[in-house]
Amino acid sequence: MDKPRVRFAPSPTGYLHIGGARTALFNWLWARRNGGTFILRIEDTDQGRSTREAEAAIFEGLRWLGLDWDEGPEVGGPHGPYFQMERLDLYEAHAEKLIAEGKAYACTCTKEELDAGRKKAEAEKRQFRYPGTCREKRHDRSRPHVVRFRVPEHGATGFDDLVKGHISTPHETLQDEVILRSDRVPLYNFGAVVDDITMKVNLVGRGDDHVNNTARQVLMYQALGYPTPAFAHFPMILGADKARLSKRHGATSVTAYRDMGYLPQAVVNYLVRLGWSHGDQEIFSLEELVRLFDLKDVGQTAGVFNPEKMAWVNHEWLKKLPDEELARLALPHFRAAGLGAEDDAKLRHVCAVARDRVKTLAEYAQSFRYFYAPAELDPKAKAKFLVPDAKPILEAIRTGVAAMDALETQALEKLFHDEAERRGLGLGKVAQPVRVALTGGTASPGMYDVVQILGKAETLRRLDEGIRAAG
RNA sequence: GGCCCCUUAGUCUAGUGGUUAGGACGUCGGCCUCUCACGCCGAAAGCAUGGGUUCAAGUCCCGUAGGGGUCACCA
Repeated sequence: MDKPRVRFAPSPTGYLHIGGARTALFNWLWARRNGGTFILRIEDTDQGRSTREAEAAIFEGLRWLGLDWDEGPEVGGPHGPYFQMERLDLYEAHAEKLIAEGKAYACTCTKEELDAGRKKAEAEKRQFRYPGTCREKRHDRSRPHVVRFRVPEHGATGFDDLVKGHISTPHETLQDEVILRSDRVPLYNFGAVVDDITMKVNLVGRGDDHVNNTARQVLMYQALGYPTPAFAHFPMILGADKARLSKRHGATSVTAYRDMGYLPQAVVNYLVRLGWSHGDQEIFSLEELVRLFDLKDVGQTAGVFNPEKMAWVNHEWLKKLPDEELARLALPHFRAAGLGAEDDAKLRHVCAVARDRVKTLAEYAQSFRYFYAPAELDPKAKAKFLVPDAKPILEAIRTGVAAMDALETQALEKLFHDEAERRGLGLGKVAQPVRVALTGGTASPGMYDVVQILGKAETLRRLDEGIRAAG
């Protein structure tokens, strides 16, 4: 097989969403795996809904995921331009060729007439198909008109999908569809076909909401006299209610996950596993995927997006990062939470203890704000642990910490253990009141880490407050 | 509704005629332990359904049910 030339062709009508990202990922992986070319093309023919902001958001999302394109906006390439609105002449020329050969024709039916026909068909409970009013007419092309593609009346057109197998569509279910609007802008099926031909795309990988478009497109390739590319339709991504994933299912843009403290490695890893697998393996790096990804391993059943598993995958990736990297990535989240963190030893220590405890970087700042802001005393924790009995314990720990030059782990360990032993208590009886005093709650990283992160002065200050509260 | 596609635990999946149906998330239990996590060990939970074909069916065929997609001068 020739080197694959694949493309991701989003319409810039919104951010890069989870489904689009996975489509892009599968295409990108297939190109990289086979030394092929990954093309980005912007299908901006829906002028009412396309925006520059959405274009930028899509570029940003792809780049964040690490999916670079070989041809397309901002990088150029030999088959540009890569925006459909800049390729109008191309569509028109191909449409003219079809008209000249009798494979397409001008249609002057108005939208009103067609809508009336549709309404009538609905009332009579039958399928509406374009009745062919302009099919055999000589058309006055000075009047407003669309161009329709002539579809054979009988028979069927099929293709072999790389993931779904053979799919056949009876022509009876098709109609002479519009390929060029009256303003000369192409419709999806035609624009995509002309572009894929002229950009020499030889494998079309897209969501399986496009399977029903494929036969029409195959017919167009044939009419235009070009070989059809291979097709691969990827199963849809669904929400928990099994409906197609959408905004009402929560965050669906990839950049929203970035902002929630997900790593691009994790998003890629989770998305690739939704519809693709490699034995029992769950964790894959992009490099590994380039080596292992194969379209033949893409499944054909729609998958439900599961945020909990994605969080788990994120945690797995977070656990792999060195403290320095973790701190660098977590810093913006602390800042966003209004905390005055710096990329320093303290933040690295905080990240080191956070690593095993929470699954996203945004949670680092949420769960450990008491390292940067006054502890908020949980009333229940206070009632249970900051009691008169705890006062002497807190005082003893305070005295011990006050006497230390450096807050060495071993010294702290000795301090707590000795205190427990002296009183004939378990270590927990000593640690819990201290924990509540220092963090405000009953769950936190280990006490020695907490003391070290807080530092001597702040530890003493909080112990003083705890002693007051206990008294 | 027509047409197209799909169907292994709550979820993602392995499985290509002979397996105690494997892994993962989540859930539950235990161990570890200064709390919470992490880690480790363990458990519950699945082939939608009815017929065939076959010595043998999660795997092949047909039907049924359920789910999804699509039927525009949107993409």
